[in-house]
Amino acid sequence: MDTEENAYPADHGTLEIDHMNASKDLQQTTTNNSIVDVAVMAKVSIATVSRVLSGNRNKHDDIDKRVRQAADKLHYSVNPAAKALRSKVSGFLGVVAPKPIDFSASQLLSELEPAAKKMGKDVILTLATDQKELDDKAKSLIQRDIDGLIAIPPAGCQLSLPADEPAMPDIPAIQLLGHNAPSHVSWIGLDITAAMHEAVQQLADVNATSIAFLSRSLDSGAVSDALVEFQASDQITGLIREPGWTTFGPCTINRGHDDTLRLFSGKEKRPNAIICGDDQIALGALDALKQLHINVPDEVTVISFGDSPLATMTTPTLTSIRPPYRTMVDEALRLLTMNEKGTHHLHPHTTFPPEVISHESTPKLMRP
Amino acid sequence: MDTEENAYPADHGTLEIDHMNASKDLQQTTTNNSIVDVAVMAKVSIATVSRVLSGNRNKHDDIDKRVRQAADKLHYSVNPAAKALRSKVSGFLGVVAPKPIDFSASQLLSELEPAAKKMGKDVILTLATDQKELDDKAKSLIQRDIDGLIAIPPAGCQLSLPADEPAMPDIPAIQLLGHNAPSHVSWIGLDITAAMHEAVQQLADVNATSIAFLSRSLDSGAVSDALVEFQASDQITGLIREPGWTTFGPCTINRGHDDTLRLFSGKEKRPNAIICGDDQIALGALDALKQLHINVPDEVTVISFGDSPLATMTTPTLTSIRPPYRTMVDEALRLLTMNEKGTHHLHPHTTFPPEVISHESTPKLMRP
DNA sequence: TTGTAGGCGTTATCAA
DNA sequence: TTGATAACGCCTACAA
Repeated sequence: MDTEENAYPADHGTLEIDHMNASKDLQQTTTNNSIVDVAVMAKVSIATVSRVLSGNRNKHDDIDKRVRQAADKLHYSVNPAAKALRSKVSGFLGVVAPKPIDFSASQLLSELEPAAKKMGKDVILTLATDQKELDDKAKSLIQRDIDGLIAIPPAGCQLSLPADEPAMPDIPAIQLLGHNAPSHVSWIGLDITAAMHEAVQQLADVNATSIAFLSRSLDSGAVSDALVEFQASDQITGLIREPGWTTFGPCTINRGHDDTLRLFSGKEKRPNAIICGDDQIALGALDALKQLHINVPDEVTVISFGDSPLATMTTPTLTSIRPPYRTMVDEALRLLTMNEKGTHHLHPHTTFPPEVISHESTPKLMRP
Repeated sequence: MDTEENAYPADHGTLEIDHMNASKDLQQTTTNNSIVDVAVMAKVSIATVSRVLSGNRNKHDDIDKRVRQAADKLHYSVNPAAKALRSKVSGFLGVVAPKPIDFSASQLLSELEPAAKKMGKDVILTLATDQKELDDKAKSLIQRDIDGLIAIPPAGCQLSLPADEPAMPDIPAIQLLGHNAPSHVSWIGLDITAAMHEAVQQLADVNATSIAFLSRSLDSGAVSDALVEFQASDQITGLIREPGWTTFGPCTINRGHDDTLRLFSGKEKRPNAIICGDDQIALGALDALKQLHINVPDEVTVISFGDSPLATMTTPTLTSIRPPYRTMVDEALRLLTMNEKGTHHLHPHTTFPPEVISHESTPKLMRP
């Protein structure tokens, strides 16, 4: 066995090559071809094959052609394990996402996976429901062999890698979304203040004059940011707010329905615009307004946060504010590759303003 | 015992090893430890380390202890690439999921990821929107290095590996959900007939007498299966159906709303039970019934397919029928490992009956 | 039971 | 440029 194996790469007599080729042909044209087979068939060294196929040789001459043809004919593709072992680059991007995968995470993954593949990275997915799991999965991914880590934290969690654990290979890591991140972790998030500003501005633009806010419950820092901006907004736009018009509660249809009913059943002053902290709240609100025979958007304008699939399934469809998922992912990958090469060990915290997805629940805005 | 922390290696043993170790020590105590370092510290051979750590040596003696302690102290973890290269088992499970990830896929992934990890497999996730992408991603995953493939096809697609492409390493592959799969591909799906039967039976159990069906649109085979069972159901239960009570259309809130309104606005015969093809349709139906002041479940019972998060957010909450995700995933993984070792090259098509998740839209059933 | 040593398939290093 | 050859870190016969 030894003799046969050893004779493999060493000999380069033409006869020997033909022999090898023939035997290969007989044994298994099918699977399990390695770089050696390609080299033999293309009559070059394995080094050359490696260079051609990994793009370290950009010449379209005969050699190039022979190698590619051979690789093609043999259905050869590099062994990722061997490549990773030798080159110290695994080709993997570790991702932690919330379990179950929510709409935001789904959107991010939808952008992330193709973009990563375009960089030659495959995505290893792990799921976490709470802070502990998030920490565990992150650590375990890093122990793994990944080239970078992206964490989309579950609600209320954040990616907090042990600050300077000397044991862990330091791998570029980024938190995507969530509210704030430790200062030693890179973060790409949504600019909540800008988002709220955008919402208020949008309503002001369509001549809303009084405004209610059905907020999420006040347990997250993100919400308080939003609230602060909401409170400040009247100074800019002159919109009327009433204390009773800002409510807090769960992100459910019922809650939106009930709050809205209460808000509009009294015959006193009513808002003519509603900002909902969540599409489900908005759904309930639309329901209630329909029940009260209040027209949207003619009598009341509704805008919400999330742009979930629900937004296009209501009557009227729901104008909604959404994070710029594509941009955020692009930026994350850019950061990752930057830190991969240079030891550019800063940890920027970047937030992006949201996009407004206009639908029927706000009047068409005529832009000059 | 060993109080010298920095100069960890004792100076006994093979010279060569000590040399390597010394240089290592100077360069970096921190990261990048290999099996050799552990071996040195534990004063055993690398083979022994390998055996202890990979579970091929189950003795809790001194050696075992030394090895584990050393590994622990050095924060050693095996290099997956090297392990994969040598052992021909990558430790990866390839998954193709629909893009964007829908609720079903999310549920499946939530079950799949932990279960896979428990088997020592990490999940490589890819996304596909259509048949072509599904094929591409599947092929590319197989080219990769995975130990098994699980495809959750996008709507209307199926996993169709090239029947006997000689070029591809044959890797156990399974389609999860979707409607039907090619006979040369293993499939684990939902028993639609049983699901519909379950729905009808459920309604009959709570004394429904007449029944409407707001079906999905009739473009998928799954729907026609459901329809056939629905048509047949009256012979079993004696439930009244009317031709006009079965409608087809998109899975939207509006559609459910409109159809229900139409169904109940005429003063003639009305059904007292509705089966909805989808939770969103059901949501619309509940809406319409509320608008008509028809009580659910007292006057009309509603049941739907999907058990999405929406189901718990409505008033009343929605009784819904869901695939047994856990079971399906377990079975998939079982199949995968079976085919991994033995060349048990059969391709079973297995379907499971659904679970009924009872909520408020159906009356409580008193079981004796 | 333990240690020795030979690959696994690539890429990186050097000579030619 | 190309080719021969040495790692990469681990597993696993095989020998002791």
